[in-house]
Amino acid sequence: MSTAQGARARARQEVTAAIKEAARGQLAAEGAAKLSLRAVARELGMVSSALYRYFPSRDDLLTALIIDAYDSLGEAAERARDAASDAPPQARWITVCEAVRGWGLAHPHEYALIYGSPVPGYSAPQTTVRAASRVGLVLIGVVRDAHQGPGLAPLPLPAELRPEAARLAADLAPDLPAEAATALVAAWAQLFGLVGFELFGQFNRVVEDRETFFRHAADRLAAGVGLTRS
Amino acid sequence: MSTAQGARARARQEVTAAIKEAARGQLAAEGAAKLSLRAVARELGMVSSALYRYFPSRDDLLTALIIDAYDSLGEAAERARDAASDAPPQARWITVCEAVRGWGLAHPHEYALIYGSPVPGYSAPQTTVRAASRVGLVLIGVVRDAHQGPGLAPLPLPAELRPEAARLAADLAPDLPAEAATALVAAWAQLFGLVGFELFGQFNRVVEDRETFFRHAADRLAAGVGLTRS
DNA sequence: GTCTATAACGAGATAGAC
DNA sequence: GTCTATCTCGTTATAGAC
Repeated sequence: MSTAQGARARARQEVTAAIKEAARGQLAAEGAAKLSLRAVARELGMVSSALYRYFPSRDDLLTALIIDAYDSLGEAAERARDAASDAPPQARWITVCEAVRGWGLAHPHEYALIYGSPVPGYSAPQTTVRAASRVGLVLIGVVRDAHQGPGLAPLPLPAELRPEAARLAADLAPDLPAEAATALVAAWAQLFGLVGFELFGQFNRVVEDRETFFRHAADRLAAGVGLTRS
Repeated sequence: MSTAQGARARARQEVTAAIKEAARGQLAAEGAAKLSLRAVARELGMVSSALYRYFPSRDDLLTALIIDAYDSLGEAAERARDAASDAPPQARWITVCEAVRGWGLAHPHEYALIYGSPVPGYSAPQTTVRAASRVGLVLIGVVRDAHQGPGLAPLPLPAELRPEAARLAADLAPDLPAEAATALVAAWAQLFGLVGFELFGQFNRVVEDRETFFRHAADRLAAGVGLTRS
């Protein structure tokens, strides 16, 4: 019966969500390396073997948490992009960067899961790629839109980098000039360098007014990808 | 007797070094979160309680590994700086950045220990600060030297950032203009963003020719801190 | 004094029989 | 799903060798 099946499916989804939430608690308390199906089961009052009906292995649970984290971050970035759809490209870029930072501050342990040290013995499957690329696609989109408007600042591209830059552009953004695509990948990594340093404590006793500092750094990143009128 | 004391001290140092080396092996195999004194002792054919003569607790062993890693990276950066002492500032900057990347590629697990996810339940004591700041001091030094030469490119400093920028400059490099100190801190974080993304797999299937890509990104970072004739 | 080894604690994980 | 026997862990107390 479709109602019974619907109810079953709903129940299954609720348990799945509860498992993931308990696992996220473990993530915060013990770290991804020590994530254990048994501890999750204990927290839920279940027996460990019951979890295997929802996640065939610890690694599959980890993968689900990783995809959820990437999707949550990606959504935050997309919402920021959409909320700033009327602003000039540079302001939209900064808004998206601030959304990434805001998400990281709100979810430090999930941030560590996806952008921190690799979990020993775990290797992410291809299934994570789609969710993982959402933030990057938002950043690409902001730059792409800017290229439809008035002239942007020119970017340098040394000869030795030309082959790699062409490859990057072809793979990521065929409609962007090679030098823009290259600068974008660098800015992408640098953005997460800023966020990671703040979240992982490297800014302790160094940067005080982190919000202002970050806004300015994001503005400089925007300039680095050419989002500035020439 | 001084010879006997010297021999004892030497033996103690050798055992200490062996413990740390075995612990570094654990770091690579299991990750910092699962570093276990017993496993280290087992690997060395010792009994776990004997380790307490050398490290009063597991956290102290972790701290020693962290300081060693920071010092090793710091030395690599200082060596690079000294080897390029005759080159122009921009080239010296790039050389130092490449040394940081090279060290990370050679010691990925120690890199993860110091720049990756925080170890749950562990909080680094003040003793680590000195070693942790060595790389940053090298970067500051390169920019400082450049400021003694001919005019550098001007850097922007919005009004809202001025108080924080003044604080940063006073703390880190009183002889540098506030905008240079601020740009330096941002470039420092961004440099490790680039290295971390490569080491932690974010560049997989994205950046192919990583050496060339990194050199160009480091060159852009140099421009971002003003290391370019105006 | 300096070290190593034995034994033990309390807490937690794990494997397998039932 | 439950129980139990057997592992791991960090850490401490203690005793004895050099």
